[in-house]
Amino acid sequence: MTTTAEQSRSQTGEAYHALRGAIVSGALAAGARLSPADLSTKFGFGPTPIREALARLSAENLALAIEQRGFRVAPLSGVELRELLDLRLGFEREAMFRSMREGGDVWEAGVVAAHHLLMLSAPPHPGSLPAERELWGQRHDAFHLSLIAGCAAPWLKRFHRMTVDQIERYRIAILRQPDAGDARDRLTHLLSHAEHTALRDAVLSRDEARADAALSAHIRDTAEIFAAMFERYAATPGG
Amino acid sequence: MTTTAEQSRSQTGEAYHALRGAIVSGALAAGARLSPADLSTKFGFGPTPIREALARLSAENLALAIEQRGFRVAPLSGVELRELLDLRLGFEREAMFRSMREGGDVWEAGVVAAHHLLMLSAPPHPGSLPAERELWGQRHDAFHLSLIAGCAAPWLKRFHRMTVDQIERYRIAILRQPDAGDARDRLTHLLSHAEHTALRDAVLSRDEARADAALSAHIRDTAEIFAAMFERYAATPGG
DNA sequence: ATTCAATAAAAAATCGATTTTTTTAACTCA
DNA sequence: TGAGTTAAAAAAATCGATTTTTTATTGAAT
Repeated sequence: MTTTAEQSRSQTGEAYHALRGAIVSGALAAGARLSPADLSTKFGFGPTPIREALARLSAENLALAIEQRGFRVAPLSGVELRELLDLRLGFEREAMFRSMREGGDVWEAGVVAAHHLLMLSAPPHPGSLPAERELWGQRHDAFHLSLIAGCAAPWLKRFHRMTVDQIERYRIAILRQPDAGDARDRLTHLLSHAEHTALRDAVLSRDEARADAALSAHIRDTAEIFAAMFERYAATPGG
Repeated sequence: MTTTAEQSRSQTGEAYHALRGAIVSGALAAGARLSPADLSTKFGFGPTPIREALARLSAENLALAIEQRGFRVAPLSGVELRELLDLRLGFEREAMFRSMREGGDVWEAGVVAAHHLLMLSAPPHPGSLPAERELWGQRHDAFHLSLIAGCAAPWLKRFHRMTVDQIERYRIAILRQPDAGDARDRLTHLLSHAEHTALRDAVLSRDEARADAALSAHIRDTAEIFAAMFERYAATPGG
């Protein structure tokens, strides 16, 4: 009845989500050509819905439209990653502050719930299964979203989401590297239970300074490792 | 050879620019239906390019796409305007600071040139002609753009441009009001030569505190009047 | 051997018709 | 009278073919 799959029944909507997923997940590699004819046969949509989906994706800068020369997957670059990480931190800080000021009971409950779920999920470690990593990742994202869910600022949230989605592309591309294992674990080790609990407590007690410190450190540390890992990624031939 | 008109030869590109202009200028009013068939005959493009243009516009939130129910011009709202003005100031401050740090000779020359052109154009006053207002408006926008042109931050600039474009819709809608005259002149009076010159000098001398004060006051004053004018606009029946 | 032009192939963009979905209107039955 | 149902009209979405533009190839001339 209220399945998510049913929300977008149109071919265009389906094509959009399929292509978006393929780009973010790296199934369609950065810089790859996006020929409507090819994608049409590959994904099983007509050329028209594909084209319309590509138009939307290029407006979000996930694809690149060159007039009379078709579409390509937007390329990845180290300087862009730096900027995106910076902007993301800025948006998330701002939205978190506003949530701390405007958010009510329901928002607080959402934060507590998201935190609880995150705690119940084992953080990734060298031997953890993909499904476990996946679940933890989802809950981690959900926790961060819960922190900023308390404020009504549609544009701020839109911009935040745009940076998050772009960064996700980089994350997946980087972690695909064969030797990414140790760096990945170094990364997720930073995102420890303690840090998240500190963040939750600071936010709920409306302690802006403490929340700011916690979030900034949290994101800046990961940003540092991220950017460094991308440099290595970009240096490899297959990258 | 290098005309701007020739850069987008495709029907889709033309349709996109035409529709975008019509929405921003208010020729297509907020909330109005955007039926591909109607627009097709009205603007002289096929339904396919129109549809693709609408897809792009809805990704930028100038249009609204509702699955199986077509497109509409995005509505205007007072709270949204407030948020957009806030974000715009934030982006412009940040980009200005970065330009002051990263910008070189060429950037400085651009600022001086844009300022000079603005000074040579008469600021709008009760009796000025539309063409004069238009020219001054263009030069005013160009001056502000020149202030942030010195830094390489594509995403920051993209976000800034998105807010500026959205705010432009509000500006035009508000100033269309029959009794907007006096408020408009009160508005443009704020944007005096003195303020702009102060801004230029602060920026060129790399005085961040002074530049910040000048820009913040400049934008916040206009934002205040803007928001107040929109409340009146929204209250009128025809609005 | 290299540049240029002409041609052929491929790909992108566009059109007009068809299909699907939503909206409107009329109608029946309680 | 009013709620629910069905049929007709309108509009959105999609398809497949056609047109236009770009890219690759070939051959001739310098």
